[in-house]
Amino acid sequence: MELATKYSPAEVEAKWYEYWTKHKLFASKPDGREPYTIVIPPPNVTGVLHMGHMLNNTIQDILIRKARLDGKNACWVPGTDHASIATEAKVVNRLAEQGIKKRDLTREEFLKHAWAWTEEHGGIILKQLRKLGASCDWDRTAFTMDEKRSESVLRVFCDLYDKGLIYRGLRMVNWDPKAQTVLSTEEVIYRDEKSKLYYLKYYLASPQPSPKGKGENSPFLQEGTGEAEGCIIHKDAKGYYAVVATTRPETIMGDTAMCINPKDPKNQWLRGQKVIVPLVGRVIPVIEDRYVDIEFGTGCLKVTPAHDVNDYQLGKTHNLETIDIFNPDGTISEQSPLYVGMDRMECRKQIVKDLEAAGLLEKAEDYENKVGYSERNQDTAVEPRLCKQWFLSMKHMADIALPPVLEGKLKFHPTKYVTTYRNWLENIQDWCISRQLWWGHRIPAYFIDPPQPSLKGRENSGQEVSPLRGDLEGSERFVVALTPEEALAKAQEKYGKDITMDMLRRDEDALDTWFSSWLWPISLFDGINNPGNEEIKYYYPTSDLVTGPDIIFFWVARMIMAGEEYMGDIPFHNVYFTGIVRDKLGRKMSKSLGNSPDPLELIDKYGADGVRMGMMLAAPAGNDILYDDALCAQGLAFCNKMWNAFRLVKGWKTLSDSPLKEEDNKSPFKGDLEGLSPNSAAIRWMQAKLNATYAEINDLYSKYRLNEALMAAFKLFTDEFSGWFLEMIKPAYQAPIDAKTLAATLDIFDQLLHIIHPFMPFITEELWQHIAERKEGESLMVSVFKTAEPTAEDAALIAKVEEMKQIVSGVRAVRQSKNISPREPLTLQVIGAAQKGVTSIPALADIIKKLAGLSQIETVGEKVEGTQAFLVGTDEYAVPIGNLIDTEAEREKAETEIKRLQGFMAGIEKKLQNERFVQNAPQQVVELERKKLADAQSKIAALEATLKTLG
RNA sequence: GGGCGCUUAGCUCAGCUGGUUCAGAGCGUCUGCCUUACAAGCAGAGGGUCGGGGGUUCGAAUCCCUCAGCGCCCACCA
Repeated sequence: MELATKYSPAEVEAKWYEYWTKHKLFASKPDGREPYTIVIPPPNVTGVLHMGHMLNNTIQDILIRKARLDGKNACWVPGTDHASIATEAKVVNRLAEQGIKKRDLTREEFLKHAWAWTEEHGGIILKQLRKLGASCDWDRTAFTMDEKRSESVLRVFCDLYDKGLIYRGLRMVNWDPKAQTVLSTEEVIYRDEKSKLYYLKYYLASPQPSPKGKGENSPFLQEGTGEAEGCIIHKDAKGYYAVVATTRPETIMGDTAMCINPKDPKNQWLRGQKVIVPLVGRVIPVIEDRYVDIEFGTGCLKVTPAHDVNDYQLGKTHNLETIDIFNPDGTISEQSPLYVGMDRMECRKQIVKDLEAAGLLEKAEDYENKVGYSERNQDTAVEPRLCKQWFLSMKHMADIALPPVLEGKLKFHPTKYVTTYRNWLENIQDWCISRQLWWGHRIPAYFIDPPQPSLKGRENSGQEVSPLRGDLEGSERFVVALTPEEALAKAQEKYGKDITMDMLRRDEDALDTWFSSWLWPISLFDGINNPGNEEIKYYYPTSDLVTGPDIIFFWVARMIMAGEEYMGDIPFHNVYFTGIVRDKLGRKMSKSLGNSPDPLELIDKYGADGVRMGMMLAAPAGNDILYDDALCAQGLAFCNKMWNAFRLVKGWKTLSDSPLKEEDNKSPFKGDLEGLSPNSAAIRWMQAKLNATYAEINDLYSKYRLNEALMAAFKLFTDEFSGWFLEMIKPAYQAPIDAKTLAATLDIFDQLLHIIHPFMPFITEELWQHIAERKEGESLMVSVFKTAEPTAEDAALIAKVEEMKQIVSGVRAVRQSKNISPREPLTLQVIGAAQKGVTSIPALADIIKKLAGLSQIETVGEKVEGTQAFLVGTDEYAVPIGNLIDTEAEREKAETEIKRLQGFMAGIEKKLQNERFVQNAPQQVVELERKKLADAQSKIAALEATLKTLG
């Protein structure tokens, strides 16, 4: 058959993926083999494939395919995540386009739309992964909100509640006004922002400043101080006033106090006073607390307990009133005397204008501060808000999750993330797990009493005022149960027989997405609902997790917690943290920059194998990836290389009467090549090289240095196999090859395909199916592969061939520098002591003649005129080139080299004369130095001989 | 404000617990080749006083200190 000189991936890739699927080659069931398990980091169900996924899933597929070839029972479980906030937002947007408002729908109606959307757009990403070659066990495809996973989540919620680890509490939480839900602290990302610091005038309510400091001590307060020097009193025509610096002037409507530091001399005159909130007119007390930083601004802090975490603390300490001036959507609520209904950002602009107009704004200066944004809506500033929510107490979780990582039972790659992990766990805050969303797992809590004003509702926006008198906990009656029936039973037991089903009202809120993701390695094998089932026993703990460091807290840490809590064991043995995919200029890939290529287009252009190789070449373990199309091009070029090597070998005709000697294969290799034919020697060498390289590659795998493993495989094929081995055994044009050499070559080719397969599954499968007869259903991907351990004899042989290669290169370099055609036969002279070198082995001498284009190899006592010499180690060789020699240039070259060597020797001599060196350094190091000295000496001698012949 | 990490060839990176002529690889660059497997190729070549300074040592890219530059994570200073 005629094969094209260029490899075209598209057809081949589609063909083999279908073949693998048809024969269920990705499927895994528990059996007697060692399991190797990966659970996919579930992508958002409605997401599309981006470069981050490409990298991440390529790595997982490489690991899985390698495990398969190692003979393990490899199981890669795919699935998607319901991504509550993101998906709900998408559905809301889509409904809005149709003119439907979420608030006009019931929960059930909304969920119908959401499921429709999920079915329509869901799983696209999993189809895209198939293009990449991902060998997931698709029959196991799961969804974080499918039946089993949902049941797992609810069970865990109930269990943790029963254990007292989940509680309901009133806390200052982070509110996303766009998604209209609370967020966990981890979901808030802080960004530096250029803003303004506004200095506002708070006039004294009484006409006179305090003559002398006096004040009640707060718990923060160390001691009251007496009158102090250095008061800075502000006064204008309208009276005395304090100046408060704030970045959020729109919150003054919620001010219920002003706070100073009792030790602040410049504000002593304000002690015990009352001041008037500008524009608002409300009279508020001046309180004192050491929390206030004397150096910042004017030392006067406005206190808005409803809208700032610290202010909330102050409010609690000083028993202040709380005025919530925001609606859930970020507009000003009716609690505010002004600007009702205006958006908070609009309001800020307006109030600044109004303050200025009223002469209440003293100044505004540029200021840089951190503003928290929602991780999901990155353009939405998070609003601190007082809410009653569900929390998971994290102290216990941190306690069980820390040891396995610190003790190294669970390994992070790279290890630097252990510190990050530890830091987080040691300072962990309770996890707010409820979300004011419908798309998610509805919290299995049932309230008995009629609805109270809640802080979340759309329907009662802004109605709630929360005087912070202790906790509201006691006022709520509820039970937590898996089903309504159980809930009723529990409620009757807890609150009396007269409670009926009609009175139960299930919590409207859903759970944080991560509250289902954290069970993923367990719930995929149904280990929550059916503890101890065959699958969970076999597959858990999983082997490796491949994910980005950005979700180390969201996901990785929490999976470790859940694993320890529910399985009493780690969820995976290793975590491989990938880097961020950036463009070649180092910029993060983003839609707005337009620097993120479409993965599917890349696959069309370079083939999945090419893209996989491109990704991996750019991905040093633990570093960011600087992606460049050129790397994919290199990947495709490598495919082509393999393709053409195959074409060459496939084109060879065999000869039945083989010149390959029978004894070649019988006698165990002793490191010498006596009696071997050139082809036998080449085969032995190639096998030795392959064994050694594969050992190295396995070592690199164990360290997750996949890019280096790929590079080693690449060089093995390109340089050693194609560049050297095939050239060594290649018969003359249209001449036949002996059958044994061909068989051995095909065997080596087979082995190479095994080595490369995890990285480039498609082309390797294609070639593997061609190099030998295969039965339907057979596949490279499931053919277990091992090589022999490298031996000392292998190493000796490799060293000999390396020497041989250098001789060949030496001759080629002479040709290049003298412009001698590769076809013109040359003679190689082996000078003096070099005669004991590799040219004395007939098989290697023949190979040298073939590769260097020599008509003969002859021995000479010393260098003669008209020859171009070169050194291999200390061995000297020469090529007669007649009058082509450029004596001047050669002399100069030799002289410079002699000078360099003399300098080199001087250094070593100095070292050897140093008694402390000779005494302290290990014997072998000293010996080595002596050998270096001797070698340099003989090189100089050779060069001097050369000079002599140059006249 | 704390913590971690990085700085080696034009680019991206190896170089582990100091000592194999250790200063490396891939890509790029330059030169010569359309040599019947492959021009998506082959052959050859050039290129770095290992961020600066100091120290420990017989010996430092490697260990310690310090300075400079860059990056990431965490933190309630309005």
